[in-house]
Amino acid sequence: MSNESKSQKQTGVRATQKAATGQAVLEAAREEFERVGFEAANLRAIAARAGVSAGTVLHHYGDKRELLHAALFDDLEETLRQALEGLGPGPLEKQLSALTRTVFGYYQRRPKLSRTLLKESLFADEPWAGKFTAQVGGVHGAIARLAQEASARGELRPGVDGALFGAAYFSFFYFALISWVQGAHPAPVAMVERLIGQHLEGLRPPSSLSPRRKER
Amino acid sequence: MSNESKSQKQTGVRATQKAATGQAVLEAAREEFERVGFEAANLRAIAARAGVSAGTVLHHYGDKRELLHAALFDDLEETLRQALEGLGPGPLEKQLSALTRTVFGYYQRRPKLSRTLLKESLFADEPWAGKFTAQVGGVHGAIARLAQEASARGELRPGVDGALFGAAYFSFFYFALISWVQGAHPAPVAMVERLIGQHLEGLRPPSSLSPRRKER
DNA sequence: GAGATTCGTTAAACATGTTCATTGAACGTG
DNA sequence: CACGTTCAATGAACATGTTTAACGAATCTC
Repeated sequence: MSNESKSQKQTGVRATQKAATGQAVLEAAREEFERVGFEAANLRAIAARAGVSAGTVLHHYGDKRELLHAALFDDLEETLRQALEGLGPGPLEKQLSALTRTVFGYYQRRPKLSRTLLKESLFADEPWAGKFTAQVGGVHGAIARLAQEASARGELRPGVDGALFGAAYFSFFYFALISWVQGAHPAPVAMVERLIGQHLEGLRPPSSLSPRRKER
Repeated sequence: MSNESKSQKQTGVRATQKAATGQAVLEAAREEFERVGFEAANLRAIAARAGVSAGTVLHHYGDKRELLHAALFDDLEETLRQALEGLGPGPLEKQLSALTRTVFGYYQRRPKLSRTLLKESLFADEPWAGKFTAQVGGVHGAIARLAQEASARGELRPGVDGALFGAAYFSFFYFALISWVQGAHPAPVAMVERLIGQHLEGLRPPSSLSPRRKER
């Protein structure tokens, strides 16, 4: 029983072939999905394009949705990595606008797919739900850090709750993105910017009787 | 051609029967959906429960998703109507908490269905997308009005952008709801409350150099 | 190296959402 | 009332996602 532990590189002919077909299927799926959209894409057509049978596709990826995630998860991961990397110093609102624009671009670049992509990301099953949550968590942490730094710079008040602010950012981002893919709003980036602006500004009256630090 | 205009009540035997069948299907669908969930529900089983053939179900409701919407849209509408009705005067945050709790209850009452229900509402096709948007629009207007009133009472600063605040509320609400149905957060109502709190409070430093009325 | 075993692949079977031609009763018309 | 028309309802056919038994080549064991 010379068991190799999970996700370890294999060297045999069989393993190599398997990896190759897996990649071929993935590529065929990505092309087909982006060409005709998720629902219209046909597993037998994807299989044919990859030169395998339909059964093989599902042997590698348990079902159609998993195939979608497998085909496009890495691209989003890479997009996020780049977005976080190239943030620069700038004021907080500029940093967030850049982030919003970059991630929005990921969806905009796949018009036939953006709706389903967002839908199936937000409502994924395990194990993709966990991966997606981890992705979001990474960005969430980064935003919390940005907020802390902005606080240190004096852009935000001291003692800001970075995590809560991160949650607010995601709320705005996804709300705008959903509105956009549903055709209800044409300019998601601008919408996120306006919402963030109001969030940073606050709405309580300047001369409120209640002191700044009000908690129930 | 004695054409009756759309959605006018019909009196003939045929029309009556059709309406009865439609209702029977709707009831069977609602029961079956809430019992086993959307994806696991089977059109032929629903049809059998309603005492008709599978074809008849789709003759009345174009496809499975439309059947879901037809079966549950009215309940949400009614829930929203009641929620808006029983708001009372109270401070803005209390009003919004009550609203959040009521609408959340609608989903909580259908544990097998809440995830799909939210998913298919947010990403519905026409004509349900339009109906859902109209529903949301109604609540949006109501919230904007609440914000104006709060502003008039001195709870919020004068000249508050009620519509933008409404968008922020929906952002928070749906973010928390999605987190909840995905199992990522156990207490959506509390989360919305905290986000609203931060939104109302704002995050800019009290002694900011930039004046209150700052636009890009 | 020969036999046993594993496992990637396949094709056929299956489940289920959807389409469609057919039917017969309700309906309108004279 | 007799006729043609409409249309709700049907069930079979279809499309497609998914399951499964079987095959055969790679791998393992001795």
